[in-house]
Amino acid sequence: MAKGEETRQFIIDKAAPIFNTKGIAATSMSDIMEATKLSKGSMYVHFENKEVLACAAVDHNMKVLGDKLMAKISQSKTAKEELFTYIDFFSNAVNPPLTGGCPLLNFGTEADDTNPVVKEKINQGIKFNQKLLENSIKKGIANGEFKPDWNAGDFGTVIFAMMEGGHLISRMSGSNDKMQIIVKTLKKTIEENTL
Amino acid sequence: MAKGEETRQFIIDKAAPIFNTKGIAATSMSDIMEATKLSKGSMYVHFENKEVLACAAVDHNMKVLGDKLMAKISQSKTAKEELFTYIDFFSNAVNPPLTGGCPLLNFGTEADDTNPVVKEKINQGIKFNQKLLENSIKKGIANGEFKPDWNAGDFGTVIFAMMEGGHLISRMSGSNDKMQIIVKTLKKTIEENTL
DNA sequence: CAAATATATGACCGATTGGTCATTTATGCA
DNA sequence: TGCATAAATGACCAATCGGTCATATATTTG
Repeated sequence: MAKGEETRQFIIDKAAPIFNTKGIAATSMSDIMEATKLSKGSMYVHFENKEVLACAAVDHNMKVLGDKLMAKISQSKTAKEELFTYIDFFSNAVNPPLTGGCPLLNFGTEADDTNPVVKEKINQGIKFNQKLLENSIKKGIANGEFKPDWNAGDFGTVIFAMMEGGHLISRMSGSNDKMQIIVKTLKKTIEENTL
Repeated sequence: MAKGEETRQFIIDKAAPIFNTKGIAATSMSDIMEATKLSKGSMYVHFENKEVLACAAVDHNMKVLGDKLMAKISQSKTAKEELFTYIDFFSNAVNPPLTGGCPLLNFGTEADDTNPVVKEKINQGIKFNQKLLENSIKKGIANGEFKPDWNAGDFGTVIFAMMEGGHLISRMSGSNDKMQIIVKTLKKTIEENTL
C-alpha cells in the first residue's frame, strides 16, 4: 500500500509541471510515460483515466504554489509586510515560482468553457487568494497599520486581478517590465493607505 | 478567385469562435468541418494545415473584437469618455463581446510555452490595448482634462491588467460581481485624476 | 517461507487525429 | 458556348490518442 501511494505521488510530481506548461488537452499520456519512465498500464493502476490524473495535477500545482506562498507570508511580521511579500512572490513572471506560470491563469482559461470540474477548482483557488489578501488588509486595519476606511474586500480583488493581468502581459512580452509597473503601483497604493 | 476568398472567410468566421472557446489544441478539423458543413478536402484547399487556420482564427478574433471596440471608442468626445467606454466595453465577462471571452487571455495562456507565432500575435494585441489607453490619457492631459503629472504609460498598463484579471475572476465565478469592483475602482482613479 | 495481494509491463484495441489525393463539380474567362 | 482553371468531395493514410488486459513481477501479510 505504501508503494502504491509513493508511485502515485511520483507520477503527479512529474505530470504537474507538464500539464501546467502544455495544458490539459495538449498533454498526452505518452508525455507522462516518458517523464516518469513508467509503462502505460502502470499509469492506469493509479489513475482511472487522464481526467483524474489531470485533476490531481491541477490540485498539486495549486498546493505546491500555495505552500510556497504561505511559507513566505507566514514569516511576515506586519500586515503591510504580508501584502508586500505576496506581491513580491509573484513579481517575476518570466521566472515564476511554478514551472509554466500561474496555474490559476493556465488551467482557468483552458477549463473555462470545457471543464467544469477544473473550473471550480480554479474558482476556489482564486477565492482563496482574494480572501488571503482581504484578511491581511483587515488585520492591518484592526491593528492600526492601515486606514480604517480602506475597503479590504475590494482591494484584495484589485491586487489579485492586477497581478494576474501583469503576469499575462509579462509572459507574452518575455519581460518583467510591465509587471514591475504593476508592483510599483500596488505598493504605492498600500503606502497611501498606511498610517 | 472571388469564390475562393469567400469560402476562406466563411471558414474563418465559423472556426474563430470555436478556437476561442475550446482552444487551439482541443479544436479538431472535424469540429470545423461540422460547423461549416464542408468536406475535409475543401478545408485544405484554403488552409495548408491546422496551424495556419488557427492563426487566421486568432487574427480574426482579435480584429473583430478590436473593430467593435474602436467603433464604440470613436464615438467618445472626451478622453475621459474614451477610458470609460473602454472599461464598460469589457465590463461584462459573463456575456463578453466575443464568444469564448477575451482572445488575448485565451490564446495567450495556451500559446505561452508552446506556440511562439500565436504568442507574438497576442503580445502585439496587448501592446495595442496598452497604447490605446495610454494615448487616451495623454490626449486628456494635453487638452487639460487630466492632471499633467498622471503617468499615462503606467496607467494604461494598469487598466489593461486589471480588466484582464477581473475577466478571469468573473469567468471562473460565473458572476460579474468582482469585475464590477474592478470597474468601480478604475473609474474612481480616473475621476481622481480628472481636473 | 508461502500464499495472497498489489503493482508493473507492453502488446493490443477501436477511435480519432491531421493530412493527402484522384476524381468530380463548379466557376470564370475567351 | 467551350475550355481552362479553381474548388469541393470523400475515401484513404499513417500516426497518435486514451484505454484495456493477460501476464509477470514485487510487495505485503499470515
